[in-house]
Amino acid sequence: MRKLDPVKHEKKRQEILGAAMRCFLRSGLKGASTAEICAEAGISPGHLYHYFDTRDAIVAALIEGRLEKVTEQLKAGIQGARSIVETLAPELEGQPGGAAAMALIFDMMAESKRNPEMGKIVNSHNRGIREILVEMLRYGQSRGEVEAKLDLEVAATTIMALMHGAKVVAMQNPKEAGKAMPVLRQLLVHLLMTPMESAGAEPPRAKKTVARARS
Amino acid sequence: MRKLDPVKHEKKRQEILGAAMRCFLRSGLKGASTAEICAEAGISPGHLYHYFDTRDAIVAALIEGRLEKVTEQLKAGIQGARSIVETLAPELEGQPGGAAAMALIFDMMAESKRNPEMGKIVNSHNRGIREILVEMLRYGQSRGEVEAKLDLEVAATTIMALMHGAKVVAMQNPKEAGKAMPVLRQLLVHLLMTPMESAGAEPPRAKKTVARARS
DNA sequence: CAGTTGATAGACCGATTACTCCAGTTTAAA
DNA sequence: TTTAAACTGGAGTAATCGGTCTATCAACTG
Repeated sequence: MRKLDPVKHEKKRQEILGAAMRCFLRSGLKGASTAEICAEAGISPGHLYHYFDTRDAIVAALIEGRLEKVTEQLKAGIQGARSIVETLAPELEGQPGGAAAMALIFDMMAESKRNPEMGKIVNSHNRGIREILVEMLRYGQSRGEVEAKLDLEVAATTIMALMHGAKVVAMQNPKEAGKAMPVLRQLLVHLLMTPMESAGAEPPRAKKTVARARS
Repeated sequence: MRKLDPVKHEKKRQEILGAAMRCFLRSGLKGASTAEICAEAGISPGHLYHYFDTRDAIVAALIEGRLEKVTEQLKAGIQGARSIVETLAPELEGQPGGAAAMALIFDMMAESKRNPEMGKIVNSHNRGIREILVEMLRYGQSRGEVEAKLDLEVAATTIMALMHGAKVVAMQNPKEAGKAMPVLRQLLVHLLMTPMESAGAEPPRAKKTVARARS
């Protein structure tokens, strides 16, 4: 008999995934066809299905891989000796891959809302990232870098919002976004160091509170 | 001879656009086929092309319409007597249409990076929205609601980042996002009322300014 | 070497794609 | 009423889609 080499198999798999990523970056998550992927990978159409059951399986593997990468980067950041702000600041800036990479991320997010299978993957990793952020914040509290009374869960969600928002403007208008980055960073600092009441403290739903800070 | 009725024609056009929007919400910007749109609109496939040259023309018209709507809403907000924070707060919350509407927005943003034609449309309207924000901020300065030294262009970009970020988390995790909303709102207040030097001036890197208002 | 099995290619499939063509109907000006 | 343009429906287009099938090749085992 003959035994298959799982290492080689996995290597080829990753090779195809790399080609697929290039195609998705170029043509979008729905725009890249299996034919395009095969051409980029230099394999025949039939051969593709020796490594992936369906086209969706490729997409799923790719999303999973990308999110794992982000998770690892954050984890590496938390272990480094840098402050939280320093760790998160790069995330506030543009994606390394540029606009195409961000466009692909938006494709993924949109897709995760329509394809339940990928929704599960994305949600799971989102939870993972938030947990890492919470851990990071907790560590920050122990160092006095983060306000002790801060609701870490809510803060983590807010930080994710800041990161995503930064990505959007970085994609749409890199020039202006560059200037806005330091401001976002200051907002992050403010968030970490200010005792905020996340909920409950807005019963004064005054409709007439128009003129506020007229000091 | 006979002349065509431009009013009736336009009405039917809008009708088809409405059907197309429902399809795009359901199946995504690339996922909805012309056949699906025709079925939803109750017309024959051939008939569709009496009103639109190509499928992309439908998408373009739809993007344009949606962005115009957002622009109008913001403009309406600025003319109302409410404060800036009150005007922008709804934008920080979820989209009325829910997750599907947000997913579609992400589709549009991603598409605008790949299709230059739509990139032009989206960029143009983004500029418009930022101008409205700047105008709003300037008015806020005249009322003392906004710090006088604030760089309005940069602030507007930052606000757009906050709004987009809020949309993302609202889509991915509506529950947590609801709790994070008041925090984002506080960040917005902080942004408007704090004299921020967008660049260069961040040497007061006070690391020990943790305890502030403990009242 | 023989035999088995993974690796690979490419023809091929029905379904679907955006889109076209044309014939029939309606409409209103001439 | 005549007539021609506008409206409408739906069959039909070539191309492409994701995916299957089979045949050949290559490599390892006995």
